[in-house]
Amino acid sequence: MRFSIGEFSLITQLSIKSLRLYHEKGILVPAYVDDSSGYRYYNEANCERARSIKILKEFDFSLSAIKDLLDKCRDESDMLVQLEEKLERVKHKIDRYREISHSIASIIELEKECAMEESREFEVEEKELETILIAGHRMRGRYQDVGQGLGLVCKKMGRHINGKPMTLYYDGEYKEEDADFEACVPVRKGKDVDGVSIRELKGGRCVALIHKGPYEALRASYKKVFAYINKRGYKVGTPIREIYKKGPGLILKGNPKNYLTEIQIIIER
Amino acid sequence: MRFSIGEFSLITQLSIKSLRLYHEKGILVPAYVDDSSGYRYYNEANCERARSIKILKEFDFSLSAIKDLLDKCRDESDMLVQLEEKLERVKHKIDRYREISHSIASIIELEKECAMEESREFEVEEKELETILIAGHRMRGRYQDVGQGLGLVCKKMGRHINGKPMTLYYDGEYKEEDADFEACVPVRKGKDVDGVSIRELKGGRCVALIHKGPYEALRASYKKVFAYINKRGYKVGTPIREIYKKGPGLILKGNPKNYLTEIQIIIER
DNA sequence: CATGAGGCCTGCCCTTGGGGGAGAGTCAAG
DNA sequence: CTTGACTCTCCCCCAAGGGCAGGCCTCATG
Repeated sequence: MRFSIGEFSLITQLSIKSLRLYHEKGILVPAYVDDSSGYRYYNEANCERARSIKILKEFDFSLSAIKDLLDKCRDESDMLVQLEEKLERVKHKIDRYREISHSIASIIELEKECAMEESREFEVEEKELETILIAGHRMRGRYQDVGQGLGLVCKKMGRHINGKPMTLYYDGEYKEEDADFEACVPVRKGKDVDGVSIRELKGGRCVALIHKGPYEALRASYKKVFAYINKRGYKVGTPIREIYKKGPGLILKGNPKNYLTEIQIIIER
Repeated sequence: MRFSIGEFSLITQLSIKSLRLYHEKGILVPAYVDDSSGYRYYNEANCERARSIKILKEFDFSLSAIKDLLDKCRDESDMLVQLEEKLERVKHKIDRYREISHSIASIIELEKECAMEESREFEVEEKELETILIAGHRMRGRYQDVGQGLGLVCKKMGRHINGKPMTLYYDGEYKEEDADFEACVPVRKGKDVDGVSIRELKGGRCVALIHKGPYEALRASYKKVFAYINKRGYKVGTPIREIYKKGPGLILKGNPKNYLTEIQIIIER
């Protein structure tokens, strides 16, 4: 009943390297070590301890924790406290990975949705918009600052977000400095928090055009939309909407040439 | 627009050590490095890359994977495949940790149940047993081999197990060599597999005694039970049951002095 | 302009849980 | 006795940095 390290490795399914490490750390000391050759020999009791170590390793305990447990506990009931702590930590890990999984999945979904529209060429179209619930942050200043507003709104709304971010422009004209606009996201539900108000955004018939490319080139698309509207004699309703179907990604900034922005102008009849 | 490493560390919430490491690995190369002093200076573009790195790190990507992704992807859509792979791996981790959590939780529960009974002193008692579904592996040979049988049955039944393991003794007498017994566990459901059969175990009135201590000392408890039965003139029904309420733990072998084994003998009226 | 404080540099060792290999010694069977 | 398979120790390596020592660098203040 004396096993060499190789045999013991086969029995316990622990690598020789590991066994030597466990010996060095005092976690699993061979029953007998030959003084002259240094050969390690293991016995029956070692097998049991090895089994315990394997199980604790599968439970994701560190080697030092395993040593502590095995040295101090005569019985499983002695480990109750540590097991409960471990259980807590494992649950935290599960929660963390679930969040990661959720985030990655939503990025993938977003990307796949966009991929289908990316290859299309876009024309001005008319369609019906439904009334939706939005969370908005009204701002005054320069258009470029809308990014911060969107960040704020998205952060506050977290999991309730229910669509692509958008901007509402309340001015009927282009203003460089003192524009009046609102950073919004559609939400499922939520309540007002500092700076962010929840309300319904009325739907209706609109003229829409998906703009492909950097935001700097939006003017050309606006021109098309207004040309269309004027030709038909429609009346422009405010606020004008810009929906960021695909903008700078959540991870990478991406290539502005692939940005997709939908301009929507409600028309009053 | 030039940040020293300290400032950049505050901006990006990455430690200086990490930043130097990322520089060394080519993951995040400062915009400008002073030749004579070796001082690193970061710019706006570095901030963006740092943000991407942070997010990917939160997604549990390794640094080399992050380097790969950032070097090869101009856009989130380029990362789709890798993101999907990552999602799979994260889900596997969740599954694994869920299994761990389940195992630990059941050990804790088991231990807590036993803890309440451990301090009691036990007397022979009479009670009603309900009919239960069991998975059993009939064996012939020495009683000590029951351990292997229990191992087999538990492994085959896995998650369906619904109670403490037990042995059924079909002999009316003590047999050293050629005993007829069955290793069993209660199960919720399941179907016959090689060597393991599922069936109902009939309940009824029984005489029971919880034995505390090593299995070698079981005889004393059997003596008590039979004394009780004979005194009242009951008739012993087979099979006799031994329920291992607390035996060698799942992790540690534990102290046999604390083992709890319930002897149950159905009495026929 | 000098000086001192604080920031930054490189380099080295440490962590966890081993893997890989070199070079030397050992064991057991033919 | 030899030979091939085992085993020993020692050293370097991985990820993703943390901590510290000793020495420069920068910048604001006197």
